Amino acid sequence: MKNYNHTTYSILGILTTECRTGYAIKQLIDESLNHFWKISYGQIYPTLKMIVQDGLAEVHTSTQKGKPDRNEYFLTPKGRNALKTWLEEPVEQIPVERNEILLKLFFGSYQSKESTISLIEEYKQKLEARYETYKNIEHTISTYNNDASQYWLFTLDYGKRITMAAIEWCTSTLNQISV
Amino acid sequence: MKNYNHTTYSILGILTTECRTGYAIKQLIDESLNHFWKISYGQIYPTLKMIVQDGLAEVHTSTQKGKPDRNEYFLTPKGRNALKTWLEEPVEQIPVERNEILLKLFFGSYQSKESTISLIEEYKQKLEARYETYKNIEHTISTYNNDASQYWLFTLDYGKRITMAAIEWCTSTLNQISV
DNA sequence: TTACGCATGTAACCAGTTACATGATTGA
DNA sequence: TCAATCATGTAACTGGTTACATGCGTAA
Repeated sequence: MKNYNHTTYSILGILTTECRTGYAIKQLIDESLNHFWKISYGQIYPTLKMIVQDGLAEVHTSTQKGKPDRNEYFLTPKGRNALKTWLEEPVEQIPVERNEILLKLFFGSYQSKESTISLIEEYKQKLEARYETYKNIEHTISTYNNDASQYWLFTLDYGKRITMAAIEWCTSTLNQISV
Repeated sequence: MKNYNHTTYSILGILTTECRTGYAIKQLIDESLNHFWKISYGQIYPTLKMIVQDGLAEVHTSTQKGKPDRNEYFLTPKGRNALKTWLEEPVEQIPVERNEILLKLFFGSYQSKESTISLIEEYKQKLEARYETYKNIEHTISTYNNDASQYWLFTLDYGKRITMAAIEWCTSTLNQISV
């Protein structure tokens, strides 16, 4: 079976939900996956086209008065199969996430202590804001209680834990530098 | 002043050390920054060319018998300045790191419990291996004790904390799923 | 009347990877 | 003799972003 990229699988996955149009896919990602996944229309529409060409989904186009054509996509058995196969494959390797603050810190001996400190402090503030956002989303999701919500909460828990660890690193590093 | 991308600044930063050739830059990154940064020759050589064109560095070429020309790069005051300015700028926004395992987990209700569990278990093993690697590198660096080594240890500490948080998330999630 | 939501799509661009080509020296 | 190290570089490709174009309905 052909291999697709993660973007394609993310779209296949979303097509198992009620989101059927390119527009709705974008919305779902921005609302519910945005802490670990994002995507632009520039990827969505060409990918949907390819998905249909490869027989992973079918389009049903409905013309609406005053609005552009609405293309609704439905997974075919082949599409479901491709998704399932990918879901069960182990994650290849953990990617190296490029981290701008670590890059700057790596060259820390080339700049003043003060600017290093304010760099980390600003970063910490951003992390704290992010943590609050996660808590809010978590709260919203926990009121849903459908089949999928448990898994959504797992992904949020991941985000919270990682963010908290980063915040703690900021605190610890600031202490060590100030001394 | 012109803005460059992070790849360019990483090279400018490395040129403050004794690494002066494209080859040596690649080596330093692979050895010391690889847990949060990586780069390929396909980026390095064209970027070095551009850096010289923009007057951020100068090349000194030495011909060696039997080996290809060795191009050594030296930062100009303009280059040092560009680096310093960037170092002191706050980090814009924390990027969304795409996370394959969270993507798969998000569609967890579409697959069997067993395959979700083995997915997380395999991921956890990879994280544990990574943690060990970090500990080893940390041990090596702490024997150096030069000006920069303190900052290198900070970046490693970050890697360790984040990895540990992810491992704990695996454990917690596995417990919740198995119930 | 202005902006937002619905809805589709493309072209140009930027970033990054992979594979390839070259070739002498040195140590196992 | 085989692999690794030093050393440079390019071309094709994949992935992703941004900016643009279109246009009606509706609510403020």
